[in-house]
Amino acid sequence: MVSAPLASLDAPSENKERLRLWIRMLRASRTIEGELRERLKTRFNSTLPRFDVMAALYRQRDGMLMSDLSRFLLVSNGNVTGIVDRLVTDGFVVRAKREGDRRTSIVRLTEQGMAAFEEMAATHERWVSELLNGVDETDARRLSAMLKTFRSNWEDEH
Amino acid sequence: MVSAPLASLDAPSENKERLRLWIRMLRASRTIEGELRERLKTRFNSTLPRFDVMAALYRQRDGMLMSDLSRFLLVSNGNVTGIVDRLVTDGFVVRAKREGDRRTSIVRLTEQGMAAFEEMAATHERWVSELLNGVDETDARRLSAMLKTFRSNWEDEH
DNA sequence: CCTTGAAATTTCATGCTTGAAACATTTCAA
DNA sequence: TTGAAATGTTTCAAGCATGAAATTTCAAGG
Repeated sequence: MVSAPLASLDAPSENKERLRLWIRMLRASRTIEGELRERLKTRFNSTLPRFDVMAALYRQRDGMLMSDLSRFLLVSNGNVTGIVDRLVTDGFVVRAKREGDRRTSIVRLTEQGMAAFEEMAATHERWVSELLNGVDETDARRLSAMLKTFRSNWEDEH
Repeated sequence: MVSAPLASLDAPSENKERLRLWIRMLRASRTIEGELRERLKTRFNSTLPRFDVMAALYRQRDGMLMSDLSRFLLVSNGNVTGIVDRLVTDGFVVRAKREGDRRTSIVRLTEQGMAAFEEMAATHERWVSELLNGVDETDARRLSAMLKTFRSNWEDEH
């Protein structure tokens, strides 16, 4: 090797570059999240966390345990309790007691919940596409793949 | 032209691709945010919002108005009030009354606040770099540029 | 003056979020 | 069997987040 160890010498610049990336990703996320929150509120009188829970339940028509929900959504147990409580109040979701294990309860979308979600989901998808309209499909795929890799690595490590 | 209008025919697939991108970006952000939150809590007994406020004030040594802070951090006015209140309680920040306009108050880091931030910032930068260690510098630059473009477009439109 | 509107901030109600503690139930080893 | 660990959930306190209403101050125009 001709030069000094590059890895350690490069580290500071690479750190800065990653920090910049993180800050920009955070700002982009917050911008989009803020916009989606506002639209969900005014148009559907709902919220992002409620939408996320309903989306998860829509994927799993048979229902999910509370702990499945919190694991999938990357939020705490206690958090899900509150969101589901409010969805139950509104009639979008039911907690079904299970015979086998009385500690758990299976959470499901109601018919009303399904219908409400389908309407929201279609609109939500258009909104997201509109908000990301500056990103063409090629970039979207590349970026998407990069983030997927990040998450898989993370999953493997934790 | 040989084929039917591509833009409209492609739209559904492009929508899906962008939706996937958004979901992955959100999950990546939440993963990193969660990790940083936990570390800031255990190591510095602090939080991400506090860190953000201190970072903004560190950049602007002369201090910032509350409204500058909320605009820069992309959060609401009322939100900043509470975070700054707690930072003041801890002695990291001061609200300086201004002669010219008694409605406003300039918020500044104290000496203690500067010192505390410098320590946190160095560690924070290492953490972020470590969490993003799967992303090489080239990818980081590309992604970063893409996100910067997104934000500029957004700024222009709003 | 003085009042009317704009600007900066705080307060408030509501909901999201976490981590820890409390609770209920199940499982399993002694 | 029975006691202790494990599992699933809820409760709680504290902090974060929003948007709307209230407050204070400023800036002009009458």
